[in-house]
Amino acid sequence: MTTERTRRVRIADVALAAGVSKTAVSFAFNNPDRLAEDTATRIRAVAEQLGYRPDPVARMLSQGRTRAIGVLTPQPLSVVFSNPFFGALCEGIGLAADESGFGLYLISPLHGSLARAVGRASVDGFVAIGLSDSHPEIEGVRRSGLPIVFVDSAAMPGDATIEVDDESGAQAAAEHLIGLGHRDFTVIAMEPPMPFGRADPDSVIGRRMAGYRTGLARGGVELGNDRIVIGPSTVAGGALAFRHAWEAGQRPTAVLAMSDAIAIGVLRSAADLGIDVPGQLSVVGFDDVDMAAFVNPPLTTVHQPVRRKGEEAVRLLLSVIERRTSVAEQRRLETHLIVRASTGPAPTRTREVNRALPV
Amino acid sequence: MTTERTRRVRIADVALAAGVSKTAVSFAFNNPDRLAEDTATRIRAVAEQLGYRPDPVARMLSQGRTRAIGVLTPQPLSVVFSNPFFGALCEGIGLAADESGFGLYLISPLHGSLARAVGRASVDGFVAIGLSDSHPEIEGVRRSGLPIVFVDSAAMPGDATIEVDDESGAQAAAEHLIGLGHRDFTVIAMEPPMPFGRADPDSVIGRRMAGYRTGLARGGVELGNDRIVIGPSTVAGGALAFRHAWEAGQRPTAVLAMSDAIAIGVLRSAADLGIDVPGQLSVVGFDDVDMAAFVNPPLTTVHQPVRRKGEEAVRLLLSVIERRTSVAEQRRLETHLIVRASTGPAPTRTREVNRALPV
DNA sequence: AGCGTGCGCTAAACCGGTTTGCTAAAGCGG
DNA sequence: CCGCTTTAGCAAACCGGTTTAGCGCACGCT
Repeated sequence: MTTERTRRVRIADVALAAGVSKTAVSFAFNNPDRLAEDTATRIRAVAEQLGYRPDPVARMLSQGRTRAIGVLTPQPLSVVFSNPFFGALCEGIGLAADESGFGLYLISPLHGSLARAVGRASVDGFVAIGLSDSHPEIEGVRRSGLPIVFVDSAAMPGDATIEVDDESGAQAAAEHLIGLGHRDFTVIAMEPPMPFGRADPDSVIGRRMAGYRTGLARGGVELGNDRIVIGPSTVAGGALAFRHAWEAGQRPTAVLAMSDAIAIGVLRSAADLGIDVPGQLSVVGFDDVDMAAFVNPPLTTVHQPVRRKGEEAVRLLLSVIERRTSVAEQRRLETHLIVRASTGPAPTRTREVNRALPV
Repeated sequence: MTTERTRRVRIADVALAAGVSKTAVSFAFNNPDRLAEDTATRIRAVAEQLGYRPDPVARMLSQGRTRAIGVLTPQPLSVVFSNPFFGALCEGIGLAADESGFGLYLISPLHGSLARAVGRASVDGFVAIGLSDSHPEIEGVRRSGLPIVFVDSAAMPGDATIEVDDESGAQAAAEHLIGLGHRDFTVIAMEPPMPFGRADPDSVIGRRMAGYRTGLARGGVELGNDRIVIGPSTVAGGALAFRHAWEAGQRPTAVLAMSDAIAIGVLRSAADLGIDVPGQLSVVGFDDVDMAAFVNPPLTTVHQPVRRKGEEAVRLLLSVIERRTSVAEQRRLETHLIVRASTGPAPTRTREVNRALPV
């Protein structure tokens, strides 16, 4: 082929070769009705033969839109992808984006700054994941002027948001354990994307914590601060967090993990430590990721419609982008507890005593 | 705020407000040395106050580069993300992209056409995942003229590629099972992205199949075509494929699954069918995804350095992009078998006989 | 023949930045 | 005080498309 080291073919080259104006070439592709049919055909043939590909950047600039949406993650991609929850969310986001012909641009903090990364991104709007109102860079992100839909953020009146009923899901989890007789708990929370003092009570973490608390209160249990440990929402993070708690002397009969990734990590550590689940320890996760059903033992967890969350976020965003009107719709999807095999009755003191006596 | 419904601030607005030329404003940000220091400072102050954000698209156009790389997936995002392998790969890709300040653009077939999606993408280069040379659109993709690094593709001499030693990994898996006494196998392959006649012998699928075959040959086993079933590389796909094979009357003592996702699906179906793993059935996966260690039972699988694969692909691509020289480097990373608990000795006829006799 | 209409196409403006070449003023050495 | 070199900043070209306004021409009608 001769086109190896040659300069990119521009629209002007095609116009010249076909003996028409740039306008005509543009019309041949985007507005054929404004040209005689055979002219359009001829132009397209010439273009094809020259290997002409319209430059997408130039097209974006003159059209004023990019046909792409940005997915904002408050953490580096390497950490965000290690949480299976994110993969599932992307399934939904990808589905909706694909079907409407929009591309997906992943945006994570550029050398620590989300706002800077946002500034660099050529997109028509953003889906922000877990970006709370108290995030230090939220203002910089907003300043882009582009429409944003917030997923799993703290309540942001005036903005479009998609969330789930974290609180009642968490409450159901806690009540389930209370009902099984547990009274001794450890909660493993995911660390907020940016360490920012106390956790926002209205963030996902805050809401789940509130749900746990009211659920536990049903059994008269109050959660001490020492019983809340924090770690990254990954399998490794959960494993580490539980091991630390255990080594620090905590001996809960039940663990409330704020994500399935963490819960699976707990299962792992428990196995390593020789702790029987659910015999000695019950574990409840959150998310109901695909894998939750396949781990050992199958994980009791709070289901949330992750894919649908992604889908609806994109659809909502597209409606804002296309209607040019800022819809501040707030959608909240349901959650419910799924009981599998990682939870069981609390080990009773009676049984321990019985075992100790037989002598 | 008053900036609500106002038009976007352009560089000319800043220039006007600061009483300088557009050039000066541009220099103030990108080339401050060419301006007196206080002038630059003043311009930046004015820009800040006006809330000026340079339009990334315009900047791309004039600079001729986008600082973004495209990730080409031959299947829709919704399916590609349901394979945990892809998430892990993206971890590596994201890591390398983040650290060099490049953005990530996900590109999946747009309404069925990858080439069209590629044409729409404003990026400086592509990392193509599993895009084989026999893919019908490969020519259209190449025509973009942008540098491409192929990951897990059929051997493409003249192109930059990253792959792993699929064949010897697969062979090790097969030999492991042979060593355990198995003689009755079912192979579950992942379906190629595009149905394209016979599988390319030099694709990932072809290479793994070859590895299986030589490994099995060590035990004198030859694989019948009826013992190869094909399905999507997802948990659900693997579950379905195994169930179908079982219902069709196959009674293997061991399953060779071409991905962990598939293998996990097999575990799932086996559990549903009341088949004991590894007592009655051994299962080996491929990839060694994070989850492989946590499923029930922990999965014996072929490890491949997925994250590193993503990282190296990006680094290789960036070197091509920046050096402007088309490096046709081909890298092959190692694989090795990791034995966990999903494989065990083949159920012996002897034992069955023994059990049947005691009467 | 004269006039209005619509078809087919084009020149030029535009999108919003960056970059090149140049000029005027200031600084400097002799 | 002159000529040479910097320095600071500007006007205009450029990136590669799309879109607007309008021109010339053929055709149909009266």
